[in-house]
Amino acid sequence: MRSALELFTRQGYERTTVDEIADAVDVSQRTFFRYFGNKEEVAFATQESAERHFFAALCGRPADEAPLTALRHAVLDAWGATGDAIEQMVPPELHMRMYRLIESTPSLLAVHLRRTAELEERLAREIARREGLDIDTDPRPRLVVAMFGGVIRVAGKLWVEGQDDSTVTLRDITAFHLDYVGPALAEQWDK
Amino acid sequence: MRSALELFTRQGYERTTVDEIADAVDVSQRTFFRYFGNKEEVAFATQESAERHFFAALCGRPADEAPLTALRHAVLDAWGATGDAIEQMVPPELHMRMYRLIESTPSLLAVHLRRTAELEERLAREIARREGLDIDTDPRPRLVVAMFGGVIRVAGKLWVEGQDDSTVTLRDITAFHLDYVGPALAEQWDK
DNA sequence: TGTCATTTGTCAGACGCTGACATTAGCCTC
DNA sequence: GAGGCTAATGTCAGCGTCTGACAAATGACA
Repeated sequence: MRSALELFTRQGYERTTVDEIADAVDVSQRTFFRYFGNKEEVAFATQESAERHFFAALCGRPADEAPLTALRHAVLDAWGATGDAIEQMVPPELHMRMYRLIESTPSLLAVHLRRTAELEERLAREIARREGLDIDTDPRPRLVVAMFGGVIRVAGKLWVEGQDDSTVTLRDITAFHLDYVGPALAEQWDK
Repeated sequence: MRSALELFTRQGYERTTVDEIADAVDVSQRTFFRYFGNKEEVAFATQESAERHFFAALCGRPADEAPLTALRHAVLDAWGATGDAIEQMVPPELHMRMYRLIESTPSLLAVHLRRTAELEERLAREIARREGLDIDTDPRPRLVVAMFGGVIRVAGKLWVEGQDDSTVTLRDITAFHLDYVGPALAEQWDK
């Protein structure tokens, strides 16, 4: 995994073949495909970890917190503590470089957005559970998550476009944008 | 294109090979790839048309309309008049079946979401232009579009999950969800 | 009719990915 | 330590997407 991410970030995703990755760690191509379902999967290994952290953080928030507040805390928590699970696999700086690469590689961006959509579905179900709502009849859980997700995406995109690639900056940009729309979203929730 | 969509909707996207599509219209596989950059492209030909319509509709809205109002009119307009450009290429019913297939095929969904993100970027720039804002310093154009896009996605998803596959139903679901969050979003805009 | 540009076909090959089968490695038991 | 079991790995063949290079065909026009 570390070898793959290093190759990806050094020479680009498309220009890195599975054979190269496999050769770098002296295994056959077939073995690579036994551990990763496809080439994309290895590219999202650290994202996967961060997302799990995010979801777990949401589930750990106190039950009396409003949905948006809980989401906000969870995402800032997950991105602040990027190190936790990821550091053991790859250097955090590699994780960040990979995030940039994902945002700037069309095929990876597509997969990233789909993964995000799946995560949002799980988030919406968790919000519904917290609030005791039926997700099939009440649109609010999905709506609040969808809009929240939109804000996160905008923040991430701005970060990628910018120069400063520290984790802290990403956190700050995210917090700023959430503050911007938070009140309106919270209001709409109570309607 | 029509042959491709018919094959896709009949036997699934993955289970349809490019050779099959090419054979169906008696051309070589190489010729197919000269007209479509890849297999996905042909699957999104009608979506492309609908999106262009949507964007054009937004550009045609009166300048004094609030951003969200303009977006709302544009999307309902584009989805109501699906026939316009599409009917000349494929039957509208095929377009709708294809939309369902996209939402339910992971690889296509991924591309769909990326295309949507690209469209949203253009929408945000148009909103910024209308309002005389600088998109690089004012986050509001991107935020309002991102949240608007989230609502559209939720509506589309619910439609796909449901049984009624008429265009009208999709329009109604979309309108309903927009009404739900519209006021709050409008309020946040003026803040 | 000959010339030229555009379109199409053919061929070979890279790359991602999979199934089938052989080989090896590690480990437990006797 | 020999035998045998299981899990991991390698090898091989093949499908499908996609690309570059070159040849053949097509059509328009002088």
